[in-house]
Amino acid sequence: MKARLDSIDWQILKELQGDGRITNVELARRVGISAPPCLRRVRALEEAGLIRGYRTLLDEKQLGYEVTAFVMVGLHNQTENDLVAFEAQVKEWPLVRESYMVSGEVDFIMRCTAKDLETFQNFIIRDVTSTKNVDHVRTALTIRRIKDEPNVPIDKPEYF
Amino acid sequence: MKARLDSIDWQILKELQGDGRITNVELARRVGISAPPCLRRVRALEEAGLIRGYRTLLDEKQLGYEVTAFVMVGLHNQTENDLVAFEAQVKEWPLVRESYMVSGEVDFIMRCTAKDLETFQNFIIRDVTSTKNVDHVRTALTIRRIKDEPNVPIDKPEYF
DNA sequence: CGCAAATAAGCAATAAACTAGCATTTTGCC
DNA sequence: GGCAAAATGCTAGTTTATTGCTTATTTGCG
Repeated sequence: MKARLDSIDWQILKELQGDGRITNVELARRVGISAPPCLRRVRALEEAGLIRGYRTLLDEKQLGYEVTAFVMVGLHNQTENDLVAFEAQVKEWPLVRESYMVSGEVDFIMRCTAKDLETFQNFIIRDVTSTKNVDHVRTALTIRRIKDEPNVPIDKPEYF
Repeated sequence: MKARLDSIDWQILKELQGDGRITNVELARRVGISAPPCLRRVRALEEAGLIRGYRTLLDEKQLGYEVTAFVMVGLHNQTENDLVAFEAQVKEWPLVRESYMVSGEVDFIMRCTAKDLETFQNFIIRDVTSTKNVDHVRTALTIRRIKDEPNVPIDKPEYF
C-alpha cells in the first residue's frame, strides 16, 4: 500500500469522520478530485486498516438505555494469562461498550450502557464482582454527556 | 413522529450500527421490506433523533496518535455555573474525544487522544491542571484496547 | 365484528451514484 | 531531461437513491 498519506487522504479521513454516509461523489467534490480516484483512495484506506469501519450513532436514552456508567476494575494478579482471561470475559459482556487496559490504580476501565439502574447493578454484582481474580470494582454513573466525538482531531495543527 | 418502534425499525438500527455505510437496497433486503419504505423509515429515525449521526472509525495508532488516556477531574465547586464553565472548556480541548459528568469521587471523566506522551503531558499540565476551579486530576494511560463498540447492544434480549 | 381513516408497503420511473476500463497526466528517480 | 510507475480524469454501463402514485394493511371506533 501507500507509504505515506498525502493531504487529500487526510481530508478524506476528516470528511468521513464527520459524515460516514457521505456519497463518494460529494466526498470527491469536497476534497477536490474526481469520483473514481476518490473511491480508490477510500478503498485503499480501508484495505490498509486506517479506516476501521463505519458506524451509526444512536440516541441511547431514546432507545430506552437510561444508564451509562464507567466501571473501573482492579485485579489481584496481572500475569498475561490473567489479563487475557479477564479481557475474554469483558468481550462477552454486552453492557460493555468500550474497554481499555490502563496503567495506574486500576487495571481496566469500561464504559457500560444499561436499560436501567437495576440492570446495571445486577450486572456489577452478579457478573463483575463475582468474576475470578477481580479485586476491587468502582463505578461512576454518568450524569450527562459533555462531548462525544469518537474521532481523531485531524485538523488541529497546534497538537500535531 | 411514530410513537413506538416496531421490530423492523429495531432491525434497521441494528444493521446500521454494524455497518453505517450499507446501501439502502441491501438494508431493505436484510430487514425484509422493499427499498422505498426502508428509506422512509431511516429518514424518520434520523428526523426523530434516534440516529444521531454516521461516523467512520479510524485507526488512531496508524494515524500517529500513540496515546489514548483517561483523565479524571474533580472540581472545587460544583454549582451549575461552575459545571457549565468547565464543560465549555472541555468542549474546546481537541484532545478530548468524549467526556461525561459522573457521580462519585470525581466530577468528570474524559477520554483523550494525543500524538505522543509529551503532547499529552503538556495538555494535562498546561491546560487541565491550570484550569480555574480544578481541584485534582488523575490520569490513566491506556495500554491496550479491549473492546470498542460505540453501539447499543440491540439484540441481547436478556438485558431488555 | 365491520367500516373508514390513517398509515405503511410496493411498484414504476427518473435522477444520482458507483465503478470498471482506458487514455492522459503527474511523480519519482536515475 | 527522460523513462517507468503511479495517480488522475473521462466515459459508459450498472446499480442505487429517490419520488409520485396506487394498493394493501393496520388502527380506532361505532
